Amino acid sequence: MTQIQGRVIFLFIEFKNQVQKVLIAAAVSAGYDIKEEEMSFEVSEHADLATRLAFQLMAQKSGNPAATAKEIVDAISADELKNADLVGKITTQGPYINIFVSDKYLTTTVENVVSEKENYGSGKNTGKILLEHTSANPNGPLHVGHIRNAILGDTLSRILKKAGYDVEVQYYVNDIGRQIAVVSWAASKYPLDMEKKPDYAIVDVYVKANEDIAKDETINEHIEALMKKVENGDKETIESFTGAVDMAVAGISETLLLMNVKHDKFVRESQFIESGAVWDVIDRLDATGKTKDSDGALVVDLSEYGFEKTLVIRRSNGTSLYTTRDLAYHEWKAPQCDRMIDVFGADHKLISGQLRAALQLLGDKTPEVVIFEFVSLPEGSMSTRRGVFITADDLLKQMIDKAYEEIDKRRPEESEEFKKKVARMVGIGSTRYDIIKVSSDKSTVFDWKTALDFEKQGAPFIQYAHARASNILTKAVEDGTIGSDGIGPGFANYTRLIEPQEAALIKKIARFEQLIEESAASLKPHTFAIYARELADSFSQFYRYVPVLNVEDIELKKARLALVYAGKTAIANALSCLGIDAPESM
RNA sequence: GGGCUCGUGGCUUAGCCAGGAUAUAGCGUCGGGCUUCUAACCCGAAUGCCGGGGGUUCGAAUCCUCCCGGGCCCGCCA
Repeated sequence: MTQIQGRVIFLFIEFKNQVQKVLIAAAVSAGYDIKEEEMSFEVSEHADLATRLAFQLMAQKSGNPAATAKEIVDAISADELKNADLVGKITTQGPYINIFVSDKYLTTTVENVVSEKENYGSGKNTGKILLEHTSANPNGPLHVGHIRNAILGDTLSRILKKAGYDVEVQYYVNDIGRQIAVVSWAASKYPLDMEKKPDYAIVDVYVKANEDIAKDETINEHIEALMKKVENGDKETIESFTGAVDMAVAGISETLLLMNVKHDKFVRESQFIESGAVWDVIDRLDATGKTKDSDGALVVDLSEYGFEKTLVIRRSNGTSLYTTRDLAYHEWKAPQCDRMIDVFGADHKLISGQLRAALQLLGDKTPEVVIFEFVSLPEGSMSTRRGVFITADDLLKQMIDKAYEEIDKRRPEESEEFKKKVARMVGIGSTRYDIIKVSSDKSTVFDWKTALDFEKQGAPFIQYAHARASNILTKAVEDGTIGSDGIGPGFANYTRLIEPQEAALIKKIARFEQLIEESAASLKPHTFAIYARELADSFSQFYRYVPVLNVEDIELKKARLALVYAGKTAIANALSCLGIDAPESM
C-alpha cells in the first residue's frame, strides 16, 4: 500500500487496485486470459464498484457473459480476498460483477478525515503551473462573460492546488493595444467622472470615443499615432496609457476580490515591448524562413501545423500585435514553470491554436488551453466597445440582495452584521456555483430571471449542510461530549457507524480525493462541483434519519459526532475548492 | 461557403473521450413530512422516439456518416 505520513492515501483507488488484483487472479484460475490494462471499472448504483469484465472475456469460452461472470467470482480464492482488506463482498448480477467495500474501508475513511482535517483530500501531484485567466481588457468593468472566465480559472487554480500542484495565477494586462490607445485618446477628450467606480468612468469615455470613431474615421490616424509613440517609448504617451489602465485595473480587481477570485500577479504586456522581447520573437520567427511580406505586414506560414491562413505578427505600420506580444509573454513564462494553462473564451480558439503552433515553430513549450463557450444576451453578444453588457458588479449585487432577503426572512432575530455576512457568502456562492456547475463547452444566454432564481440545491444547499453540521458540533461542545481538544485521531470507535445513511455518507466522503484528481487531470471543474452537491446531499439524508445529540449511548454518540465532523470537513474542503465560503450558521 | 463546438422530460443539466444493468440531478408541477440536532431540509409521483436519418456492434445518449438547429471563428481587434 502507498503510505504517506503513515496513512493509506487514495483509499478508493487502493480499493480499486485490490479488487483488480483479486479479480485478475480469479479470472486466470478460471482459465481466462486477461491483462491488467484491459480491466475497466465503473461506479454504479448497484455496488460500490462494478465491472463488465465478463463481456470482454466471454468470447474466450462459453460466449455467455453471465456464466463467465459467475465462473470468475466462484474462482476467487479466500486467501486473495483476505489480503484485500478494503474489499468486502463480491457478487454477480447477470453479466455484471459487483464489488462492495469492507468495514475497514469505512472506518479508515472517517479516521483519515478526523486526523487530516483541512488537508483531507489533498493530492500528491508536483510541479509548478502558471495559470492565466480573465485578463479582460482594461477598457471597462468586467461583464457577465468575463465572470465565466474568472470563476472557471479561479476554481481550476484551487482544484489544481488541492491536487498538489504549485500554482501561480496571472492576469495578463493588455496595457498597450489599440483599444487602450482609444481609451487614452478618449480620456484626453472627455472628462473622467471621478465619483464613479474607476472602471465605469473609463468605459463611459471609451464608448463615447468609439461612437466618435464610427462617425469620423480620421480619428483612427490619431489612434495609430498614439500606438506608434508608445512602441517607440514616448514617455508622456505611455504615462497617459498607464493612468487609464491603472484606473480600469483597480476597478476590475475590486470586482474580482468581491467574488473570491485571486490573482498572484498582474503582468503587463508593455514590459515585452520595453524589454525588446517582442522584436526578438519577430526576428526569430523571421529566421525560420516561414515568414513573408503581405501588403507591408509580416506574416508567418503555419500550414505545416494545419492552419490554412497565415498569421500576422507585425502590422504594416511596423507596430506589434496582441498575438506577437502573447508569444513573448509565453516565452517569458515557460522557464518559470513546468506547465502553462490559459483560460480563454471560445473566440480565442483559432488564435490560441496559432499561438501554440508559432511557439512550436520556435521550439518553445506550449500552453494547455482551456476554452469556455460564450455567454450572450437575448439580443446578441456582449460588447464593451458598444456599451452593450451587463456588469459583473450588477449581477453580484443583485445576487447578494436576493440572498439578504432570504436570510432576513429566515433569521429575522439575527444582527444586521450577521445577515450581511451570510448574504454575501450565499450571494457570491450561488453565482459561482451556478456558473461552475455547467460544463464550459455549453454556450449560454444570460437572462436576469434565470440568474436570480438561484437554484436552491446549488451553493446554498451545500452551505446549509455545512451550517447544520457546525450547529451539531457547537451543541456537542456545549454539552461536554466534545472536550476542549476537539475531535482528533482515535476520538471514537467508528465500527459503530452501521446505518445505511452513515455508510452512504462515508463512501461519498471517501471519493473526494479521486474527484479532485480527475477534475485536475481533465481540467474540468464542473465534475467536482457536482460531487460537492452530492456530498451535501448525502449529509442531508444522514441528518434527517440519524439522530446525533440525543443518543443515549455515549460511544455511539461520539462515533456519530466524528462522522458529523468528517462530513463538515469534507464539505468545507469542497467549498474551499469552489471558492465558496462555508458559513458556521445561516 | 469553410472550420470548431453544442443539441438529453416544460426549463436548466450529468453521462459521451475509454459503447453494456430500469438515462443523472435540480427547477417547475402534484402529493406527503416540523412537540425531535436550523424545513435554504427530507420522502414519493408524473413527465424522455437522448435534434433527425443511415451505418458499425450481440448491444449505441456514447463510435462513424449525412442532414437540421443554436453558438464561436475565418490576417494587420483582442
